[in-house]
Amino acid sequence: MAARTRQRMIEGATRLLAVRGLQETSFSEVLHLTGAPRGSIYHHFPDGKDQLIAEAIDFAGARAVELIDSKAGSSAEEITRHFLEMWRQVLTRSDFRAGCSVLAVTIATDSGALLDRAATVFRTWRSHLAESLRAGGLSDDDARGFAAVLIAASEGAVALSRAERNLDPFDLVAGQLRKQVRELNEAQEPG
Amino acid sequence: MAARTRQRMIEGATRLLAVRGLQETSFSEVLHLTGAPRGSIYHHFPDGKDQLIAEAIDFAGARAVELIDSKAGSSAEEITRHFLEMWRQVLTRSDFRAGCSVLAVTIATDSGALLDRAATVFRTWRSHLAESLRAGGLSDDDARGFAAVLIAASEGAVALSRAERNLDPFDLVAGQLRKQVRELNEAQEPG
DNA sequence: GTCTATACGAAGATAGAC
DNA sequence: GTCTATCTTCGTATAGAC
Repeated sequence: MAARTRQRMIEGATRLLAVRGLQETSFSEVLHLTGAPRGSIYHHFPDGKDQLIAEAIDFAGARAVELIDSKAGSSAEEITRHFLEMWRQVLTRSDFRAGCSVLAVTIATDSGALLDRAATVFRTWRSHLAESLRAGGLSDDDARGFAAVLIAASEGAVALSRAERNLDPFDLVAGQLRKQVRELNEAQEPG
Repeated sequence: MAARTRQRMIEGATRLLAVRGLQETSFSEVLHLTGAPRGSIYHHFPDGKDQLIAEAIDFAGARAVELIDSKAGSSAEEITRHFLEMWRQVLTRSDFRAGCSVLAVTIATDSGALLDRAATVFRTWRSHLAESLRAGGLSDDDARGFAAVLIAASEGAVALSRAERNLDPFDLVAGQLRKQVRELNEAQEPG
């Protein structure tokens, strides 16, 4: 079960990043969480921790892209609602312990390679979201701008709710964002 | 220079949190950055690292509150512009290496006490900002909602620009936020 | 592919001299 | 208030057997 162990370690690292941050995402914790054998570490990830983290970033990035793309073809309001619901579930399912794995790396790493990886993920989210929003009724500029605001504000709102350990800040921000996309859409297609 | 050493350590920890995250804000790094003597650690912070971090959170929180309050009496647009400029300077002055100290702790800690401390800071920012925005022309609801969006989106936008190591994401988000507060204000005081 | 054993450094923390 | 010395734990990483 070579490939399986490897993939389980990546998913475990992704989860640990979201909940405990970069430094606490140690090999020991990943092994403990996944039950993977200790000998697997440098067999599957010969470049060590940075390689595991890089793959965790890519995995988290790709998973979110799938969720974004799954709503391609819907209205801008529906795309926004769905994106926010994804983050809301990250909070509620973890009892406010989890956040964004990619953000966790961005804030705690010194490695330019990992920063580049994180930047690629964020840029991919922005472009996929913007394209869907455009197809969902927004102008090019509004779609590009609102995609960036939606991602930035979601990341921040998740962090605020993690700190407070309740949904108040997140729901307040989410409500504002949904109102905003509605207004952008109405401005675009009056009547 | 007792009090001075203590304060220098707190400010050094605040800076390290912003640049390198919670785990890399070690005593060794704080001493190296501030030149404080090793014997000062448990003299000034008998409860150890958590105490130093807690004071760093409070310090970062209070410093930002001062900046927010310094614009009390201005228009909502001006308050927004100023708040965003504060974060923009965090990025440019650090060559995209620094972010928000309070966010860094929120994402990486297991300690409920530190989370509470961070939550208090975020709530304080929200309430001061909301009050200023209300005085600056927004309705109660708009002020409360936009304050939350402004903080959440700023935190997220700073992180996006740290990852990309350029101002594009931050400036895109900032432009949207400034447009939004302008619209809220016009809706409030038509004509 | 997986195992044990181990090297090496750095972390937080404590004790006791000065 | 500050010093050195030290304890303990944990991190990443490597070597070599199975």
